[in-house]
Amino acid sequence: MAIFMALPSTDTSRHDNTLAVIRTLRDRGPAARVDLGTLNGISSATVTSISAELLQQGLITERPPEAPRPNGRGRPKTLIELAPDAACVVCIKLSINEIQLVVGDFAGQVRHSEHHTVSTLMLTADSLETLLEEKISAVCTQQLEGFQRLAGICLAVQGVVSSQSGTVIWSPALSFRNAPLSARLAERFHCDVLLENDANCIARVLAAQPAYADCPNLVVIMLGYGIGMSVLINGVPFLGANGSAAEFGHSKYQPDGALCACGRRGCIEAYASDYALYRAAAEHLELPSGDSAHPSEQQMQALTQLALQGNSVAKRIYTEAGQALGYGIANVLALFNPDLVLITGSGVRGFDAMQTAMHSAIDDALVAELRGTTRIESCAWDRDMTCMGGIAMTLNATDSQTLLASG
Amino acid sequence: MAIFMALPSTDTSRHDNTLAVIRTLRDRGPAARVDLGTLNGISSATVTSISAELLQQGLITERPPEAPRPNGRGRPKTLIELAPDAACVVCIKLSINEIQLVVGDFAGQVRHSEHHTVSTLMLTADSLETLLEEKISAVCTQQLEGFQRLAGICLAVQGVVSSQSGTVIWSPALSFRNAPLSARLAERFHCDVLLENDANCIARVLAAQPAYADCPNLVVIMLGYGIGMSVLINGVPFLGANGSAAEFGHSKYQPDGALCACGRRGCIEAYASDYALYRAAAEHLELPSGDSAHPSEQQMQALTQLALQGNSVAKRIYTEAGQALGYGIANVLALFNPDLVLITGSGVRGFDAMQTAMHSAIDDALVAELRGTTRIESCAWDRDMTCMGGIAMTLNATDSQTLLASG
DNA sequence: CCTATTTACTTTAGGTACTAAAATAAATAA
DNA sequence: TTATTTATTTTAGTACCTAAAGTAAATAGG
Repeated sequence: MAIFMALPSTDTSRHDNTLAVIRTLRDRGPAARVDLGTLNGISSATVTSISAELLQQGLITERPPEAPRPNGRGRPKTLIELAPDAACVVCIKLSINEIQLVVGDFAGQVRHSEHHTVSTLMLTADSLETLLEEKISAVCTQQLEGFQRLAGICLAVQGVVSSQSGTVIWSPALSFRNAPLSARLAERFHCDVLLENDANCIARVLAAQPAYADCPNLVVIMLGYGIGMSVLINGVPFLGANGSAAEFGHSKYQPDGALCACGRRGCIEAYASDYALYRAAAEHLELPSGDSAHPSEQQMQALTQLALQGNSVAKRIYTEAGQALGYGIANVLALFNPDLVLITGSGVRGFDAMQTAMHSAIDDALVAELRGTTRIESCAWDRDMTCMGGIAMTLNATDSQTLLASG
Repeated sequence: MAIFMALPSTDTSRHDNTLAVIRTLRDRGPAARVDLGTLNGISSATVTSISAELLQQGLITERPPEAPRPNGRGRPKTLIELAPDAACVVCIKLSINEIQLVVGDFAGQVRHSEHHTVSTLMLTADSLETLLEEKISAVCTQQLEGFQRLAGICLAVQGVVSSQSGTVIWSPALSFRNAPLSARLAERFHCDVLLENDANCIARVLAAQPAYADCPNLVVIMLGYGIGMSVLINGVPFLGANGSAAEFGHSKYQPDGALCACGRRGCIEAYASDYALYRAAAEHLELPSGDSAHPSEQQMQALTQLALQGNSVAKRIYTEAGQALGYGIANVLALFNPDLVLITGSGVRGFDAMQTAMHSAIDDALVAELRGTTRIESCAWDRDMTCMGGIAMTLNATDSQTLLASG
């Protein structure tokens, strides 16, 4: 299978156009050649040529013409679509005490999903790698029937990750640091392994929604046990020099303020994350029993209920959280000037209780000229979104190789 | 001069390669065809073809072979270089009470520079436009002899500008807001008018220096009367949605802190800018008389001297400024994770007095994992750098049209 | 039912741009 | 003077892409 003639073709336009066609089909579903041409700014003659190749490689299929609705006059469009089984990807979301595995097909659709409860904080780097290998192997033997190949694996991890080197630098779900997780899996499964920050995965899904199509500069803030952020600049996640950009949760609200899980004081996370809210509340309120350092969804909902029902202590706690969040967002507006800030994550459950204080903090912090025209919105949270984003990103990253492999 | 045949050539590679050659010649000076090929990843046959066109258009010239040092064996290289007079650009720096005009040639060299003292805060938008027209006209009649064309004009302005719309949204040098300055000049002088933030111009110059060549993600903080910032992401200035990104000076140090020129409280600028330092000092110290709301270089140097000589009040003021700056930089590190933060501007004169407090504030604010490997350095300040950067940016932006015009 | 019209897709002809290799040019080393 | 080395130019061939012409497959209307 060795490739001998690595021809130094300088003209990448065919390759680029082919990828554009594949991505258009994935993003928008079945389409006719003419439309693919218009959408991508190439002639339909070129699309004919590209689709002939893809058809021959088995990466797309022609959809049989539908009997009803041959839309108007003229020769009806022949729709082409991605062959779902041409390849698949596996995305693993790693969060505190839970691992989720999702299988997606070449068309980007979810084929299988499973959750496992695992004490992630007890794992060593080695035992985590072994665990991941096992789970992926299991999923592969059960679910990969019929797929031509496993194109890639995505690890969506909370915390600071370096995608280039495949290293988890620091994650709240893990008790160890600087673990190069990608390499072993790549070798074991002979495919690309993408390491992604979970917030970037979510942002990718949200940015693809039509409602946010006009926001190339999008900031997504994830409230939850901790606080994460993703910044899309012209639609692509901003990573910074080592992948530790967009650490909103540890930007500062108050020098010498509340203690944060990171060990420093005054971080936004130390006011507005689940653990911070619960910690502040547990001192003064009757709340469900449980691990108050890692409050459960149930515990958090009880606290949120109190605030929304008018309990003054709970209200004060959420007001202070909203204020910290607002000042933090003000810095994000001053520094990134995005089109839109979306607030999501499991912590949006308490957003209504924080919103007023948040907005007045932003107004206190910034004059209109600096605040700009940025919209600030919250957005419902679904725990499957992370893996959907991971699948989309992985398919995108591996299309080029799928193309080669099917050549 | 109407262009009839807007040929829909889809292949932009010739155009791109031609621009790459021009830019290489501008950045690195005279070069041989072989080297231009290697540097840009194209074959020397292609460079031959491109340079033949450019030669014919008068945009480059062949440098006569030098008698000494024909370096070794083989046919000697024939160097080609940009024809300096093929075009010129004018850059105008607009700062408080001063306007600087600089003329640069096609090769990027400064040909002429002049300063004017103007009470900028007294101007209306209209009188500023008239003034700029006059000054540019004068410079054109005096200095533009021999140039084939005026390719572009750059307005380098302190404050928030929207480059796309050519509008100065807010500048500390001007008492009016939302002024569309580009349009009138573009019409009057029949050329592109770039509106740029002054910090972006500086950053462009610094990023081109070999010492910082390995820092594609570069943050430049400009200390002075106010505090500005420029963020280069992969070498290109980050603008945000309306051009008001990177407003570091108005990011927050302390909620409800010191009063800032913007009208809000707690901005970094309200602690570490010239006016803030002088304001804090004037309450307790004997300082040279003058407008203490707009301290002169002389006044600031007197204050800096006191701090460096050990005056405890002055030292305390610079310590607090350093701390504010440090917390602000910590947020920049958390959010942008750059390779390097460079601190410059006229305010670097006081950097030594702030440095210690700044570094300990950063260490207090961020754990090592989040601080990353970012270097933080200061860098000498030269008031001509802004216009040099403006000239470089303008030439880059107008090359494409110069190419067309000389076709 | 047949023909004109409309729209989609395919084929053909022609152009642009690139590269590798061959040819040419201009120097030094021996 | 000749061989060698390096730079530039020319030549030949390839890979794209597009416009335009040709073909296919439907509807609309006599």
